[in-house]
Amino acid sequence: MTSERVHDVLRNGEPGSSVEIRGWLRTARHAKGLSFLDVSDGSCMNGLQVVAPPELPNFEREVRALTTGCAVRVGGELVESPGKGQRVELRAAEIEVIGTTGDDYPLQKKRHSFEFLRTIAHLRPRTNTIGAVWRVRNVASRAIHDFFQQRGFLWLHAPILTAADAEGAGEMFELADSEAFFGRPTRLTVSGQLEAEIGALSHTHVYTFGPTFRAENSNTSRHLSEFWMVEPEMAFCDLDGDAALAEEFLKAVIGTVLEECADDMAFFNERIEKGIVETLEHIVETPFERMSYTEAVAVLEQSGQDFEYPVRWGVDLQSEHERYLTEEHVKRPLVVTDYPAEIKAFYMYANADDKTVRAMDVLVPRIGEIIGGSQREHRVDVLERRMVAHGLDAEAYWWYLDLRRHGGAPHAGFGLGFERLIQFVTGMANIRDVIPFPRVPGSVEF
RNA sequence: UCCCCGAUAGCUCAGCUGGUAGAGCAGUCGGCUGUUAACCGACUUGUCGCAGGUUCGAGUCCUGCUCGGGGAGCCA
Repeated sequence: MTSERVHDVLRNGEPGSSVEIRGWLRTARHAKGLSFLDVSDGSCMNGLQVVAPPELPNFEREVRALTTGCAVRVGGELVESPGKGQRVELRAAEIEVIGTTGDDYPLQKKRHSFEFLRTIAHLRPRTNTIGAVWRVRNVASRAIHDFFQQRGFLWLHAPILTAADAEGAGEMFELADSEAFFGRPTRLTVSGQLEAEIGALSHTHVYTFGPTFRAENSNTSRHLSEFWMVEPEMAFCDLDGDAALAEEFLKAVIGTVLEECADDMAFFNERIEKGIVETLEHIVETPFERMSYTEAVAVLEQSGQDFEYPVRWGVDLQSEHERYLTEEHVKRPLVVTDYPAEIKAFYMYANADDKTVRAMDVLVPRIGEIIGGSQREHRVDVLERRMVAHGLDAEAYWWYLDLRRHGGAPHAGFGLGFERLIQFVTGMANIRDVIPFPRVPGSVEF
């Protein structure tokens, strides 16, 4: 008999059939002549209830000693459950104790603080919440690949080691002794965008999906030193096409998670963020709002709100401004476009007004900026001027300029912080709890 | 990096205007033929984050440090 997964048994298991499962105990409830074991194998939110009768040869010696966290193999007959809370349960004919726990097993049945769970990151995926986060991450990852693959985008594996200097995207981690090895200073990538542009100008539609790194000393609930980024890049595309893709993309991924992770999402809806499912359904159904930066500033100036940082044309929008716009003003995701050139990166396409660039930020309630993108500057002369204005060494970007000299074409793309998306979808408050092994300043234990 | 808050049992926390440490859960033992964060009884558990200071006396007040959290900046 081969073991089945709890998820399949709970959903498709026929009463009367023989079943064997392996997993870990969420709880063990022992009565005099009967033990109830809640066995979970990570395949779904719920565990399978195992009923252990006293006839088991190891009932007194081993089964009654089982506690939360033990690993077991259970074989027996699946029966309709007379108790409430589950359709079927497994009446054990055989229980093998595969792994016991010390009496210092830190996970208890009651809820733990997420701060504590971070100190036991090797055990926290066995909890309801973190277990559900991992499954949502998995489904969202697949939904992202599906979305792009179905549209003919090529998955481009951008390098992690790069000689490129910071593109205004924050501090970079530099490799020790890299100069001796590579002949020049080498760092961990902050973005695969420049490489994605290369891909777009040969394969038309590409995307990256991989880890990126920031050495910035950021200590917030929305920043990680290592995080996963999704960066589509499209040739023959302008900012409008870019914004349209971003909207379609977010709706597709969120829709897939709602559909395929219904149990997990119900848990988040009940325990983590009340109303999150309704909010997400609303987002999938309604068009995103669009607004230029200039319009956004006007809205903020006329809002009558008492902002900590005053708004005027030319300054970057602060968190409080972004949140007002998306949470109070339009009450749904908002795409802000055409920012002042001075506050945006050198590679963004300059508008005819000579003041703004074709940049966009997608703002969502509670998180703020979840996507940042732009149409790229493909005119060599304009790009060179912008690089000089940003104090960049054009020599170091020779290939980036060369790309435009040979078959250059308008192109656009965006970057999505994958963990921010997971945060948004699950309602989890801290980004450190939506990545399996968070790296933040001062912390790389696991 | 800046501002604010916090650190007491394995976990979640209480501990008043300074007077010598407590609850629930977990764990161990016992009880209970159907439990659902099971329930009932008993037992065990502490350098009160670290280092100084004030005081007859500090978990409590003060200073510094460490770690954690919230917010800000930077950004995704």
